[in-house]
Amino acid sequence: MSQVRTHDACLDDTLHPERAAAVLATLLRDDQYDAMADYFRVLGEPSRVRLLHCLLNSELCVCDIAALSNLSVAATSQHLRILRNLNLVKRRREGKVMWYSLADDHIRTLLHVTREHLAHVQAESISDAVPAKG
Amino acid sequence: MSQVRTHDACLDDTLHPERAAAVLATLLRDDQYDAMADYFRVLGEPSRVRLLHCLLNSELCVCDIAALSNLSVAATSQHLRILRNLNLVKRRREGKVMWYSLADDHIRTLLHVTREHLAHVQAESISDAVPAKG
DNA sequence: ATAATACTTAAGCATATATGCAAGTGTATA
DNA sequence: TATACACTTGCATATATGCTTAAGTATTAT
Repeated sequence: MSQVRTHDACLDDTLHPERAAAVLATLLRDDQYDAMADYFRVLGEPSRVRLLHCLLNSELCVCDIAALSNLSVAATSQHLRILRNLNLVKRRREGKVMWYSLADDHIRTLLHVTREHLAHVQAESISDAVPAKG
Repeated sequence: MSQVRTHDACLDDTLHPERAAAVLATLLRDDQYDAMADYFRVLGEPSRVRLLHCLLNSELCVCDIAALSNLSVAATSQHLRILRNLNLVKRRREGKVMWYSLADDHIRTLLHVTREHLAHVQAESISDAVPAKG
């Protein structure tokens, strides 16, 4: 019971308590938002998006992913570990080679929806819209 | 022509050049991966996910969003600016009050797909799976 | 005009994280 | 066993980012 939100102090600071109370009733637990954010944050890295995109239709080894992603093998391996930990990719060993592939279809959907959205809003304000990056 | 990838040097380092070449042909431009990552990175923050979730079915003012998100008004405003810059939320003024709402349905789909994925893979390794977070 | 309200922005600090390098692990080969 | 290969992990560092405080803007009320 880390969070019993039915009518808490947080409503005391609202301008429109009734509307806020209605929303409050629909909120999830903090740990659920954390989990969703973890998921998105892992995708919030150009290298990892590209890496996942490489795996959309092919099982690949670390060495090839690294080459296709313009990353060192070490960096690639670390990205893959992060993706594996979130169950986004899986791997199997074949001799000395590790073959990586997407764990399920959710990631495909996610990438698809995202591309749709971006195509929709066009480049517009994207380039200078974001906190920064490099 | 920052990136003409039809058959570049990157294939020289692959273990499986044919497979890698096939994947290479399907890749997007770097700026497209950057844009997708920008999008995900903005969602990769528990506060912002919660904030967006507040707006799923209601138009809300900054003050109410702040209260519902356990954030200061200043912090909330900064998050909203970031979301606005990516066209995820929009706002309208009504006297002194700014009413915020979701800009379109993509974000609903995204949150939905994400919750489905998380429900699917359960908590399992989520908790200790991620780079860390506070 | 002055003050109050609702929000926005700027600067600064503390934390988080991506990458390179170097060392380590597991598997196959000589 | 010794060596090579494919990959993984630990560490250091530079960069990025969320939050706080304080100052600034827009709108309404007095």
